[in-house]
Amino acid sequence: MRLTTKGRFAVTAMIDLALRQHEGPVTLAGIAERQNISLSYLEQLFGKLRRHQLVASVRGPGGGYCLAKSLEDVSVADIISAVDEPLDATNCGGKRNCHDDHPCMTHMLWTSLNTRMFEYLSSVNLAELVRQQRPADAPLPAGDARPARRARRSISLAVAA
Amino acid sequence: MRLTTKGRFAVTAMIDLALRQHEGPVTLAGIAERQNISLSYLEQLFGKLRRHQLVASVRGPGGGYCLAKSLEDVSVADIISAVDEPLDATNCGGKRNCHDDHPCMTHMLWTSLNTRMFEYLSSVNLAELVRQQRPADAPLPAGDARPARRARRSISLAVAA
DNA sequence: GATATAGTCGATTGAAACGGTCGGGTATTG
DNA sequence: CAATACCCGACCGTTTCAATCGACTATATC
Repeated sequence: MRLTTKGRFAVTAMIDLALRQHEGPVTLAGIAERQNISLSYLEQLFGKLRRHQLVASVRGPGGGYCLAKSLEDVSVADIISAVDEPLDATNCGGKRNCHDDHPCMTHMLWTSLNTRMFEYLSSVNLAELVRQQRPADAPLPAGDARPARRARRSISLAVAA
Repeated sequence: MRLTTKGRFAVTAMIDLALRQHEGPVTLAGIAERQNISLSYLEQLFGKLRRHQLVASVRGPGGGYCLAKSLEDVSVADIISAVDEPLDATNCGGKRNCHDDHPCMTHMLWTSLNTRMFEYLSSVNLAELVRQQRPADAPLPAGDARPARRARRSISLAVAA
């Protein structure tokens, strides 16, 4: 589990998405503008998020991204580990190194700490973050509402693809 | 709060130090050998740890490093934030950016998540890690015991410096 | 079908951080 | 004085970050 601004961008974008997906697919261009993140960078991030089944895409005009799961089923750990590759974490992860007589002393320790951290971040999900984000119902600060694509085939179908 | 192998090295080294400091100052050379970390890299890390008052140094032959505080008073968060510079974390940390009408939506959210993570890592201290490391009393896997420096002025004096 | 929208993919890039090395210090001990 | 061991700054190769660009595909609408 690595922790950088990259993961932060991803979490931020996912929350933006969560806040807006009720009105149909959300475009990256919109997220980019609202959250002040470069569009192309978002494309990279969402490529990974999609490959990890966290979001689903709808192509063409009126398209964009939707969450592929319910808010409760997406944890911060999911998001971060989708965009940040895993950080090997083990000095001696099966290969070499394990020193002489006292092997892995540090390895076991660190992985256990790592696990606890991961469990913690796994316990925080999007639903909670969204709730925390909009305590009362601050009415979605306007933004540029697009006409929702009508006669949508079915979001869940798009997700299945 | 950034989280990389750098912080992991530092935590590892601090535990090694904690396990051995009872026999006088611990040399970086020893830690380097036992934990398989480059000596010069350790020097950089311990420079920061010292400047953050987490360890104290004793120069000259027989010298090395001691913990500057008791095990209970050194948390993982302390160690990591001593060696990893802070990761700005705020898109709009007082400067610009805060977008139009809905400012900092993401900022507040992220910092709150960040805070929770930090609190968590703050709750894990060296004492706990050491305890967890040596469950029974696996008798300090030998290693190369050095003759402890005799007539030591006083460790606490060295710490005060 | 033309056109505009919007996701998809790959290559590239400048800057920073990571992890490590080197060389020359200074303090302390014997 | 010599040996030990911390101290410090410069440097270096690699990786990652964050961003950019260009070309492509799928879809909706007119």
